[in-house]
Amino acid sequence: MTPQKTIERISLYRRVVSDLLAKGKNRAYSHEIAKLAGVKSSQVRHGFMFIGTNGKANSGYDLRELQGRIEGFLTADKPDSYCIVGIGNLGRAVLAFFHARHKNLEIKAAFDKDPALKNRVFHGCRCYSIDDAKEVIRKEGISLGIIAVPAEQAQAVAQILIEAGIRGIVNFAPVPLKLGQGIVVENVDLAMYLEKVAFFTRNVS
Amino acid sequence: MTPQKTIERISLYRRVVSDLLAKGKNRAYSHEIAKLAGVKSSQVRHGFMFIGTNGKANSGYDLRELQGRIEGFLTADKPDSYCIVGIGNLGRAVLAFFHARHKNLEIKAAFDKDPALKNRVFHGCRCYSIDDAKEVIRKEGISLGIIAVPAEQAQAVAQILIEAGIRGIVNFAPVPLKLGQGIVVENVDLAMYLEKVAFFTRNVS
DNA sequence: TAGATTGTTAATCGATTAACAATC
DNA sequence: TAGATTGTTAATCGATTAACAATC
Repeated sequence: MTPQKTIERISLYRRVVSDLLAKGKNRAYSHEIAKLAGVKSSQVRHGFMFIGTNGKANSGYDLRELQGRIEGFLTADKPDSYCIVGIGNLGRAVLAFFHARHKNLEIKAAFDKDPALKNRVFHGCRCYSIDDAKEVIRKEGISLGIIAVPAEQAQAVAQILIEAGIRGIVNFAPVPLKLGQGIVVENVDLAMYLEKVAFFTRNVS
Repeated sequence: MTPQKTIERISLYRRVVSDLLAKGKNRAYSHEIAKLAGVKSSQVRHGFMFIGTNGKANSGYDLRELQGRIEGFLTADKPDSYCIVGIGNLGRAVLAFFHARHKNLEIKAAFDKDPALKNRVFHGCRCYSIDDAKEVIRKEGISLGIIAVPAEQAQAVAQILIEAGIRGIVNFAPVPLKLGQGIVVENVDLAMYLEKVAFFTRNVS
């Protein structure tokens, strides 16, 4: 299986590569990319090897080819679609963050249990009742979900999404979800990150 | 140095432990806690060993003692203070998320370059001009910062914070920051998480 | 005592870094 | 050619898991 870290880095290299292209560069050495991405150059070379790009000794990597390979590796033929559950502050922030920014990733539907939000549009994304999740998810061809509800409701919401056919979840609620095999989950616990930085700032010279 | 992962887990155990206490339990086995935290029981025992808690063979861990140890380990004597730069959607979401929720962590000041936001209060947190950062940070005794500005501005903002005395940064902008030694940084790249889940959902059986 | 769980050490696993011959 | 960078292998490092004697 593909190592998690590799994907994270390749996502990073994508940005670095398109920044360099935007600056009019056509080629770059692994150590240049490494510097911009904040990793070691051996990491970069490993990563590029992993996705099957070849550089040339002493003249580096063709950035345009690199970009193509990274896209091909990271993204599907047709854009992946997310839905999001919970249109509180966090949900809206995520929507705002993504709105019209990512070609290959789309948030196609929002769900909330508050009836007042039904049919309202947030950052280009329509809000539906959570009761209609199954229908909307099927109709829109959505395969991925974002959970942005309070901790107590997260597990139940995950269950609803999975029953509706969702196979991958980004969970912003600060609880570890217990899900069956074959479901991909990424837990993003904002409070934990702040705690962690506080801890290391105190405890590291 | 303390392993990063250990801190993440201990932060998780804290929640599990207080959930169990809330349910009226006084003791728990490592495997019970492991199940709730979604890890192996050997991980839990390692973690508890690490923070110096002792259980009793065959009767598990005293939850109240555990809670005390975890707090003592994770939190400082006086609450750590954060400031946040960028009061757009993301910044507001973070503020809303934290407002009045975390005893030992406080967001004491917000900064933005938009003069219209000056002196407005968001979720209990006053917004200042970024030009006053140095003064406010010193006066409020803030040692940590959250960056929630667009990618292009993140590096410059980080520099300002560090000059003002900040020693730890949680960076939500999708760029790796280049900072001097001794500064703690945690990069939280929301777009990357969504990409990662999309990738693994496609590529894992 | 018998059975189960703890504390801790050893074994495994994976990821990072170093090294270097091949290549430009 | 000489010097630098690549692709790839080997060495290192750290984190996870397994194992088991000691303990309750």
